[in-house]
Amino acid sequence: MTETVLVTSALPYANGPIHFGHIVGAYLPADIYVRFRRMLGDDVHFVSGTDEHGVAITLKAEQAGVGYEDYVDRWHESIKRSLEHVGIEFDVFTGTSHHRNPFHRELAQQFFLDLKAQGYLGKHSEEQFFSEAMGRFLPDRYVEGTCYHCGYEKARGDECPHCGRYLEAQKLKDPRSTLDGSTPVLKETRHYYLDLGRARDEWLKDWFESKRGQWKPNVENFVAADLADLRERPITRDLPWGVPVPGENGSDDGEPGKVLYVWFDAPIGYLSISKQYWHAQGRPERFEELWKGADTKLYHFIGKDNITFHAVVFPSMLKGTGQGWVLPENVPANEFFNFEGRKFNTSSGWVIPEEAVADDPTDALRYALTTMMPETADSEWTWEEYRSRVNDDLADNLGNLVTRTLRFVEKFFDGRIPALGELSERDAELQQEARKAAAEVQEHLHAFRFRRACQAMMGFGNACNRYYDLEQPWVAVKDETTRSRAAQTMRVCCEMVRVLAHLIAPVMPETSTTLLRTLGRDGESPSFERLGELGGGAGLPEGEIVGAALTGALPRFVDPRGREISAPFPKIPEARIAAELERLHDLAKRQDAGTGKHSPGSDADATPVAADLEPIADEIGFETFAAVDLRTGTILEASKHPKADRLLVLRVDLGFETRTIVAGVAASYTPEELIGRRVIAVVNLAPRKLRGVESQGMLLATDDAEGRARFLSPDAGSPNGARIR
RNA sequence: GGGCCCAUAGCUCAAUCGGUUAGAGCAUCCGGCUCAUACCCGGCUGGUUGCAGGUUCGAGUCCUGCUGGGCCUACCA
Repeated sequence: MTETVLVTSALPYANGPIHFGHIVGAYLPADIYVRFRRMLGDDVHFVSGTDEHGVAITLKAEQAGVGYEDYVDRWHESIKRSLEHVGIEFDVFTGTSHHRNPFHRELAQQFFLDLKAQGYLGKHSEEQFFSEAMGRFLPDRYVEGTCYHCGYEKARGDECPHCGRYLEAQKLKDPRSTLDGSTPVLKETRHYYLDLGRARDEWLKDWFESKRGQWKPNVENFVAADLADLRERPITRDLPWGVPVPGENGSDDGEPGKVLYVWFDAPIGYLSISKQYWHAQGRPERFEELWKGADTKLYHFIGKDNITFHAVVFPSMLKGTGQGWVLPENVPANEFFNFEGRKFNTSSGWVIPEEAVADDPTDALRYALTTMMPETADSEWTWEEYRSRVNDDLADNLGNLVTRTLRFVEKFFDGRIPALGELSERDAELQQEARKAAAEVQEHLHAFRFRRACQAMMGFGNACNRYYDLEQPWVAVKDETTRSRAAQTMRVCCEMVRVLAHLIAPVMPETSTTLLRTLGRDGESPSFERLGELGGGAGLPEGEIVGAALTGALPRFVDPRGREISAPFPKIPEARIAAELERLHDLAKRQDAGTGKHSPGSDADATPVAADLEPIADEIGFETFAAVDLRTGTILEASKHPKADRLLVLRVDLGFETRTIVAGVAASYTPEELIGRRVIAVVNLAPRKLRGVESQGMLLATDDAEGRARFLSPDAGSPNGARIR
């Protein structure tokens, strides 16, 4: 019974590289699942692409001084390469921007219109800054002004980079546009909102209840909490880059252009990318057959940060249009993946460098990543674990099984597959093991238990090795009376190598192909059908040449790209692991020392660190600088703010007086370690109450590579109260 | 601040509805083997399930509090 299956992987945001945390969370499991379902004969369609709109991309592109298209193109290519490196094979991987995917704009707009027609969209007015010079609304990030909390003059409309607070742009003092330098005015703008509460009351809650017990517990818990507090969400923005809101393109009562909020248009990308694909295939009707098919099963592979979105919001959109789009069958979200004890962090270089694994077989990476997959809880990549998985599982268990089998056949049977005789009890047992393994692998993969599936594969390799040892063909072959028994053993082992090749195909497609080729089964499609069946015409042809005799000489393996390799799985030498660990220890030391950001190395394609830094602000006159009164001081007391998690209340000796200053550094310093710390304070700033405690100034600080605040200190020798010039 | 999740052997992870003596792999140690990538096979060792209470005939699992970590969200430095 074949099924129609749609699989999506979260759309990576085209604003930076992806790392193994992303891959192991949403791409590798999806790819394995897709290969698995195809092995079962299901009709599978696998879609992803880059998410290319939103304020972050708009801003970054403008900062970099490149066009939006060029900017997203760069990251699109980078991300695509990273995914190819681990063998992720989508049917289609494009994106959401118009130049890459001409179907997206139209479809996203259609969603908007359908939801509007169904009464799911509300429209509310709010005040937002508007540049009269440019005739356009300014997103909060493009407005700069004086922070109404700390007095910092270069605060952005959404957030103050100095004090770190999120701001309401309308309240900024002395606002100015960073786009044209003009003074913006507050003007009313109207935005559309999606009524999620209505979706919940009408059907979402019931639908979710019907899924109870089928989804992962963490996903269900999350959704249950969300359903209790669902409200309207704005779905439009005033931005120059994105999908224009229908009927709002500057024509509607002189209103400047609006675009769909990126969260709204991004998931529609799953559909539009698919639509683009089927049009290119010359089968445009296939798109709706799939996405509106009553029997279609839709699976969203995502990381845990995306649960609400794919289990609540996007289904509400799909259903709300009234167009009969298919709802997800399951949302197999993974938890987070860490790296040697810390979170992956691209900008600080705390990542697995692609060049570090560039020469490793794709399948070794895929297998190791799968065994470490954060299926039920956060998990971790360690280099030692990687080496252990590759060397112990792949090389020693599976690889060696293949090698010892083929070498034996070459050595004693002219490299030809021996005839199959009557099955001994042990032969039959192993055959049973093969069937069991095939059943287990299928069962686990159906349930998204990828780690367990790998364990089942290894367990089977183990059973084969045990069989080999018990049979002792190296003894039997030397005696004419038992030689036929050795032949039978090797025949069975050859069959089992073939079973293995099929079993591992979802996780290790390249090696699967390599093994089949070595057995003379070039082009055989992986399948679970009749797997392990000995006799009855299902087995390998007797007398067929395998291994080295097939390829002419050692090496006896040829990978799918036609390269000869000496072993199915080369081992990873310990020295390599040591080198990687050394790099990380150096990195950790530098980060802990707070030396600031640094390049991750020679990788030209790594995150452009410079682009992460704030752009240099506009030139100011000396008077402006001189207006800020900076003094040296010493922290006398420090305590946690009674009503705010992130704040510390400090008493600072400024020479002429002791002041209370509230600082947002609770995540960066403990109160104790700040006692006696020399600092630099702005002392002529208007006092401000921060959750009940008045702050009489602010302290200069910068961020380290981990994003933690670090106070600046004066040199020893300058007394408290000395002016900074 | 609100919501959710996690903490199990030296390491990485399991454990179905609350149910037998908490299991695997790796590492360590012991033994066997020589076809094979110094591999394979067998065996031993290793646990107060983060801490403190509670419910129950029975708790890794449920409840409360605490400690540490993560995700979302609010407020905000």
